[in-house]
Amino acid sequence: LEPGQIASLLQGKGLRVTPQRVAVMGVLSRRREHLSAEEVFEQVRQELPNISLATVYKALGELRRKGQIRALPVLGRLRFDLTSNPAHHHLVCEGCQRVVDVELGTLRWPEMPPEALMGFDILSVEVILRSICPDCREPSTRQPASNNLQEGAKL
Amino acid sequence: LEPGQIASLLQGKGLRVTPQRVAVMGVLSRRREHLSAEEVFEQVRQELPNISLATVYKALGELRRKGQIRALPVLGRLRFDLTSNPAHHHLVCEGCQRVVDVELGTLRWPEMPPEALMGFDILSVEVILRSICPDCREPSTRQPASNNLQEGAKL
DNA sequence: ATGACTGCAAATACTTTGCACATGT
DNA sequence: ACATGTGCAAAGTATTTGCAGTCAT
Repeated sequence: LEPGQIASLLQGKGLRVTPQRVAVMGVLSRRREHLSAEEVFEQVRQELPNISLATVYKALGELRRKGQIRALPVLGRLRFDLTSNPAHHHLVCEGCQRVVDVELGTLRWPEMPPEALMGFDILSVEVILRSICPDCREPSTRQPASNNLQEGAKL
Repeated sequence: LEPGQIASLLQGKGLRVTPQRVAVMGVLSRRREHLSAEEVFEQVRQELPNISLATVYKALGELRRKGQIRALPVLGRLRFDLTSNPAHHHLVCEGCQRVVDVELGTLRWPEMPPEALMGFDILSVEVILRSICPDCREPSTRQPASNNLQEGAKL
């Protein structure tokens, strides 16, 4: 997204166009994965060295409330992406908590009874496939995969 | 679940059968919704007044690692349920963060390419429908719904 | 001009950990 | 017996808040 487009989005939502917010949106639009607040902070910092983490949190919160971004809780922390980004889903291992992104193509709902949605407007569908990865399936054979959370693995 | 059944499950997983763990499993088996650690603690406390929150966390962690329960991050906190419970899904409002449980019937995937799953065994599918609820759709008209997180709504 | 926004630091919420003691097998 | 599990208190990590000063409109 271009700064200009971002500015329009912000104004359209009645938010002031500050360099901090433009930078946050910019970072999210350039990265395809969901970023944690800390990661957004690190990225934004490169263009705005003085920005504070609290400001990033405030910007993310404001943007989420206005429907521009989504907050997805993964592994005890929130990860963000643009509402407009192409959908992708998460395969998470209940054993080692490893998270893998998966493209499941266009998900269509076999039968999603509108009355069950209680008048909510669906913005996006996040699918979390809870699973056991090959490494964790055989506890005896289990090898410390490089990016696994080991033993003292967090809840 | 009966204490006896729980004991078998624990033993089958090589875990010691302690009153604390039995109680935690018992609580989860009696409640259909996902409970937060704090909620599990409050419940278990009624039978075991001396149990500590840390023990509940440890039990939940152990049980999750053994595949008996699932941990689902919702609104910045983990919520737990038995792996064996019937699936239900979450409709969450991105405006006020209200969460509503929805029964979408048996969800079938149009095409879930096995190769995309990288050898993971799927335990369950958690679907989060991100949406805007009727109350938040019209910001001007927005009324403080009883169980909404308002204004200073958490991220 | 003025209300919205930022940055800082301090506060809060949730979860994890270290360790001495207790308990299940 | 002895590894495992418990309870307590203390430490972490992630996120939020209060407030004085700053900036977008």
